[in-house]
Amino acid sequence: MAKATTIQDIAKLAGVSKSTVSRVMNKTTAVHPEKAAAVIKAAEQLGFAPNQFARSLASGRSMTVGVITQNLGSPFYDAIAQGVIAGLEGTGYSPIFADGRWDRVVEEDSIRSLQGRRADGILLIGGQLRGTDLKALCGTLPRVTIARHLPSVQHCCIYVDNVQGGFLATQHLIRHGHTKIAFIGGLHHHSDAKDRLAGYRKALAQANIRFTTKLVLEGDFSSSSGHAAVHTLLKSGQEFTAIFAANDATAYGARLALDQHGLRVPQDVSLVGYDNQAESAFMIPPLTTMHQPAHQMGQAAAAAVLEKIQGQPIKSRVFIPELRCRESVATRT
Amino acid sequence: MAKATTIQDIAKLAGVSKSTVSRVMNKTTAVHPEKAAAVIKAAEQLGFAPNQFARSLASGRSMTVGVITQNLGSPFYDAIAQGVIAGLEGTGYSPIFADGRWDRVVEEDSIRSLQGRRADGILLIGGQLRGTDLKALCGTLPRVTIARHLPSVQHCCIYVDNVQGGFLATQHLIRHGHTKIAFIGGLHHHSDAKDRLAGYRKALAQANIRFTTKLVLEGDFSSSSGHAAVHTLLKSGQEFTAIFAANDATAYGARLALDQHGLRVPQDVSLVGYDNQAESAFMIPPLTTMHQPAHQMGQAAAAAVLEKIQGQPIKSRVFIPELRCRESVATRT
DNA sequence: CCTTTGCCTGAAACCGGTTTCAAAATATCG
DNA sequence: CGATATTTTGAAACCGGTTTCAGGCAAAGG
Repeated sequence: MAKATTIQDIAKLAGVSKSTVSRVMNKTTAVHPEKAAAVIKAAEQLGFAPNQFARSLASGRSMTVGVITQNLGSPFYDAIAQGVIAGLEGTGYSPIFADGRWDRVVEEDSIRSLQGRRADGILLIGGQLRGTDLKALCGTLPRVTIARHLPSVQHCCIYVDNVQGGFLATQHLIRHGHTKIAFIGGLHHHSDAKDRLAGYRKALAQANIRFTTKLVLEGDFSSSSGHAAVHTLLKSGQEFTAIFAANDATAYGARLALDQHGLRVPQDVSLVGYDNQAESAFMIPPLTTMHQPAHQMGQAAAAAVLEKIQGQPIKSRVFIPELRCRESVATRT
Repeated sequence: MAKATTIQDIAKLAGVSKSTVSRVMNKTTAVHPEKAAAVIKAAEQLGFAPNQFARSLASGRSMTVGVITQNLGSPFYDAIAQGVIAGLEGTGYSPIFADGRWDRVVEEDSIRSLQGRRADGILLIGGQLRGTDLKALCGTLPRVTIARHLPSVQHCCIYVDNVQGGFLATQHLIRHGHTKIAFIGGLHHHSDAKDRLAGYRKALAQANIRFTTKLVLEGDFSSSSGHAAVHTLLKSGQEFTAIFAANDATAYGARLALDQHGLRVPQDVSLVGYDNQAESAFMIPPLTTMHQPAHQMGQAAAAAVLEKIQGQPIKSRVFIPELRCRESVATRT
């Protein structure tokens, strides 16, 4: 940076004080039109771009919102992040990202760093910290959590009902005549995975199908874990006619393993995923899956945090996932 | 913001002046170990997070690097962005993102906004602006371009050799006995797509295979364009035994269309993609594709811009994509 | 023992804006 | 027309750090 023009330079050129220049720039107080015009002309002439740091330091507002992401790279979370970016566009606020890596310590550091940058609000996409930790860490800083449900009061959460999602997916299979439905879950400490499993059990119970842990496999949301789970399942000799995978990536892995064992989808085994990631519509066969409005959620969260920054009270919001029927489910005859 | 703890609070608690606190935090001058310890203890006790704005205003450095992304949501560019984040981690610099949306005007606005935030350097992931435009816009601001090759001197570019990538992919098919190889490209004004096509032609020429435009289909890097391209190709009656798709998403669409027409991969048609996105290893059959070290490139770019910020001269760097052989290519007998 | 050198340290200026405050200029009113 | 109310305006304080500068103090040198 050579020598940026400052408010002082403009003041001198326009023959007014810097207070007046500031007032013209921010329209905070009326100034004599003639002087205002002179200021504006001077500003243009000098190509003035206000120093955001000085401005933020003085005003206390940074015009940024901190976004804590976890493992970017998963389609669901990526779509949320994009929604956030879209939701902030044109509002004057810029997002500033920090990664939490699903690690409590890293997450705490990231939040601190965001506070150092004096973010006006914080958006947490997923995360590990408990509601109380967050409250201690952020104090009154406006914050909203996405894709996670924290019971803590006056904390806004934008999330999807994973129990309902698991329920709908399983119900869909049951309605197609399946009763021996395997579930390939996610990390067992991950609440999304637990909720989807709960939904699965709920659907089973409602249809009077006995639940057995032998049909529940542990995964980690990766394709290879889905692949391995199907191997395990087949080796166990447990009968099944359908699989509900906790996410699409897992379903891809499962699909490949089935193929390698000579099992056809959907003729021999029906398959349902979760996430509706872009590739799913082009799998062979196109994968039936639960759609989550991730982009929408990101936008809603951005809007919510902005409202909260402006002092308006906001409420949590829950989205319901929708079934996208494609060709990986067949009726059991 | 209630009342963040400042350097002054620490000074008072530790019984020193704020200058000393600043010196301890930045290690700019030796301080009596005893006092330093007191400062550090006080800082921890109060949960001190230095105000980046004040710091930047005073020092002139913002400790941020601006990252201009284009369409986030494509796996290649996402991986680059992640690499950038990873590369910046622990350096004290934070990334601040702005979207250019592959639009020259938006991109220019984004760069300006980043300048207002006094980014110390700029990272451009893809983009539309010409080298001269950039120079005019950024002046001496350190900048490096990723995934794009600009001839402009003293501008650093981190990119992959798409011509070579297209060549290797096509050569792989030729070596398996294919001579009628279709190419499904990307947007024709997109240099990556053009380069891959050039590589395809180069491989054909080297093997003395006549090039025909009838085997070149236009796509837009989306799965549905791959799907449509195969329909078009089949309807045209043009014979072919292999397809090289300009990216994996396109290959997925092509694969589905082939399946819908009763053509088997790889027995009837061999298929090669480009990107090696995570899902490709789990396609049916697992997709042979060109791997691009996107994450590495992001990290390299982050390191490069940091070096440039520190005044060190840096050079452009070109990566060579690697073939990942899987099961979507069969030998033509 | 007194001076010189070098290491620490606090006071104060500074970065570039915003905002408070009171004075100055103008308008309103009896 | 003088007095009071209202609008403009500049000076100065402030935001929270960094950095310069000069003084204090202890160790080293003569």
